Amino acid sequence: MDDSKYDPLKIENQLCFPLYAASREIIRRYRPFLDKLDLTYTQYITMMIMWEYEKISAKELGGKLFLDSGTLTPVLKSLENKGYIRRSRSSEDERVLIAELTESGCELRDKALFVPSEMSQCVRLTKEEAVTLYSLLYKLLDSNEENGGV
Amino acid sequence: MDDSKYDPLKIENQLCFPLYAASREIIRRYRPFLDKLDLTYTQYITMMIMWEYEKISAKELGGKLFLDSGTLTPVLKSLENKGYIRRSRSSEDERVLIAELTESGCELRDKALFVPSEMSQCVRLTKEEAVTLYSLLYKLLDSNEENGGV
DNA sequence: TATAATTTAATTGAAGTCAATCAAATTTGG
DNA sequence: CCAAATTTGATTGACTTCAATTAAATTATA
Repeated sequence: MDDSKYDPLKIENQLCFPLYAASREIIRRYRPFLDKLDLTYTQYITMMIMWEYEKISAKELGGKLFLDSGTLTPVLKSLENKGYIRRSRSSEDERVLIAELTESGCELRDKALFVPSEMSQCVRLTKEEAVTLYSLLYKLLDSNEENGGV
Repeated sequence: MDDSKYDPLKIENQLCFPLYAASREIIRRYRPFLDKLDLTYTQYITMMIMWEYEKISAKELGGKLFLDSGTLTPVLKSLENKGYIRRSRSSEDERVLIAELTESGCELRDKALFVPSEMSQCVRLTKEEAVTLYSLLYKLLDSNEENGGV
């Protein structure tokens, strides 16, 4: 019997699967490095935004990370507990939560510099391959946004 | 002041971030389709393996999906509750859990055929781009495995 | 044959993810 | 001004993820 009609349901014909598996794998590879900073991956990318902007609303932060408040609220509380950010309300609009980098959070930036350099050694792609992958991933992200995503 | 030493810590210079974001975005796009089958994404990819192998140990299944027993155990229990698989122990080795496709699970395959065809319309990549992305993702996965991953 | 090491799942605990809902503040339109 | 709609976060619930631990069975070794 010819089962080729089921080919699209084979895992090796899926684009989503290596995407999903590679994403988890990379995050897993970060862990030993991030453990030294007492940060999870989600906290780490949140800190990246904080280092860049220093002061930003939860809404904007979520937009940059493609994360909603259900994910972000506990992350921001945890980073506040660690002393890296301060949470406060905007005086113009009480609904708006402002996250602001603290002195200690700013200092963490230097301690984190080793992470991207260590990680780059874990990824065995040429510079060209990495650039191609990068642009295809963003194309995928953007094409989905147009389609009504996020 | 020149802050270029912090460039590697900018989110736009990360390869991991679009990988992570695109993976979540794609899974999110699956949801409306998978809801019709009463499957989550993890259950769906598990069923893909079940359709292909019909009978497989939890260990092998985990190897194919890069998932450990902490994730897989509740997924298999849930799929058993839905009647799509049967769980049993190997008689040769009682430690081995065997997952086996049921009649009902087999029938689900035809009902699921619409999913990949609908999803392919969501991804605005050319055939060539998809092939390139696919091979780069697998290269990433494999290079990490060599490095001691999984 | 005992004992030790290994293999395989299951469980546990902490965190992440997201849809859905709620609550509060603000903005808009009548 | 007042009611309705919108915006923004917080909360909740179901599920996912993974490291670490435990338990049971099997295999290897002294």
